[in-house]
Amino acid sequence: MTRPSETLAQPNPTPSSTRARIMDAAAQLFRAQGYEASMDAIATAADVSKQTLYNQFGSKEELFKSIITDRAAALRAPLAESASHRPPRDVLMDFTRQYFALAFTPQSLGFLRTIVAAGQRFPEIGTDFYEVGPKRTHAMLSEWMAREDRLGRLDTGDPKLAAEHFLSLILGHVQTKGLLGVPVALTPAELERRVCFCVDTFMRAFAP
Amino acid sequence: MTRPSETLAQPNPTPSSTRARIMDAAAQLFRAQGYEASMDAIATAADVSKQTLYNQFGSKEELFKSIITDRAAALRAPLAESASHRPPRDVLMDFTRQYFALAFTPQSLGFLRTIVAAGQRFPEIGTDFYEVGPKRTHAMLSEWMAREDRLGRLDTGDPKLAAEHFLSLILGHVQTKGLLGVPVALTPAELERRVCFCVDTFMRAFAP
DNA sequence: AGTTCATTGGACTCGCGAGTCCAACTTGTT
DNA sequence: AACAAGTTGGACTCGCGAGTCCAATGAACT
Repeated sequence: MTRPSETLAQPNPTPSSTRARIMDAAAQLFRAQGYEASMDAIATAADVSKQTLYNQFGSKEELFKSIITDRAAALRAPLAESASHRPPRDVLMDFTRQYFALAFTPQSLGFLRTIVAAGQRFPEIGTDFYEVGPKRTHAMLSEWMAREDRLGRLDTGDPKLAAEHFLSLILGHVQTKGLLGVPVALTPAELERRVCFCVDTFMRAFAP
Repeated sequence: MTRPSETLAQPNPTPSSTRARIMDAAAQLFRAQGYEASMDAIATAADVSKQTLYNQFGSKEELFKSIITDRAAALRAPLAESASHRPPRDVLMDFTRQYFALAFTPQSLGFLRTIVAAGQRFPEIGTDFYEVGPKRTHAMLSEWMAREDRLGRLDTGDPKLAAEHFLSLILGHVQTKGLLGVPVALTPAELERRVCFCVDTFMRAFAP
């Protein structure tokens, strides 16, 4: 009855690029619509058949988790190498600039929002993300602060709390807005001003 | 065929307490399961028939919004009266304590989480909440800081940014954890220590 | 030429949840 | 007694989305 002679079945267009294409499309839809994005929509957006989708990822949940862990790794701050010989102020400035560039894109904020939302259904998504994301960043930063404390170049008193404070400082308000969907438009100049204000505040409180 | 002679129909158990009962039950379910909580479940939890539910609130969305605006009003910080004659440090300490008590209950955090999640579907829920919640609090706080600046009792340089900073400081890490569903267990002692640390940090940076 | 494998599209099952409908009931009012 | 208004439970419609099935197809390897 059906005459499927006109279908163009690409078999192995690129070995595993299929997977990547699906994940990209899905990430975009999840970001925009949350976990409610339908599998049909994802398949269409990825230009892939539903069946293929299910071949690659057994279920919607699995697909979602794959994306989360994938992107969370990308957010793991690339600041480990921040060189211990430079003055704390400079290190913090760089750190903050990098963090802003990384975390305050509409993509990252939408992504975080999706995680928060999905975490209500699948609690381990939220906690898993916390482990590989914020927790690691905090651990790195507070170790660095402890080191600087010992070197007498900072005087935090409590590196862990101080690290929390610094992270709160730079994330704070913008993150709240982003999560609530309030547009956050920052010109490069405003952004740089913000960076300075954050570091200044911190240094005024915790310089030796 | 059906013999509904054994139903106990309470007609006007209390004039409008029905509405309140529904909202309580719904708020609880929404908090726990997000917007996915089913209307059947809500009706059951409120010990009310589905029909009554729809009589009171025309639709699920309307019910949800009613709850949001209701609770958002409750969160509007009761700190307007913080007395302008007391030393800034004391005012901030009180403010922080109140804020912690108000915003860091599992209820409030779950509530915020629900808003963030639902905001993905109904953008105006997120932005509306921002208007009546965080924005007002920030406005109040930055006005107060501007006043104290003029009186020479603070030296923030930029009251608006400083107010953002202070709010970030007290919300920051705990809020992130809460939104991601990571348990936040703080003993009263730890909490008080946190309060002090926040205010200290701020004062060290912004005392004249 | 034949085998294997991933893919395709589309039809299909199945369950769930929003919203509606209705006949029976209860209470307060007239 | 009769009526109005609000309630109840349960059955019902309807649409949507997750996941399955299948016959047909094309590429790569042998």
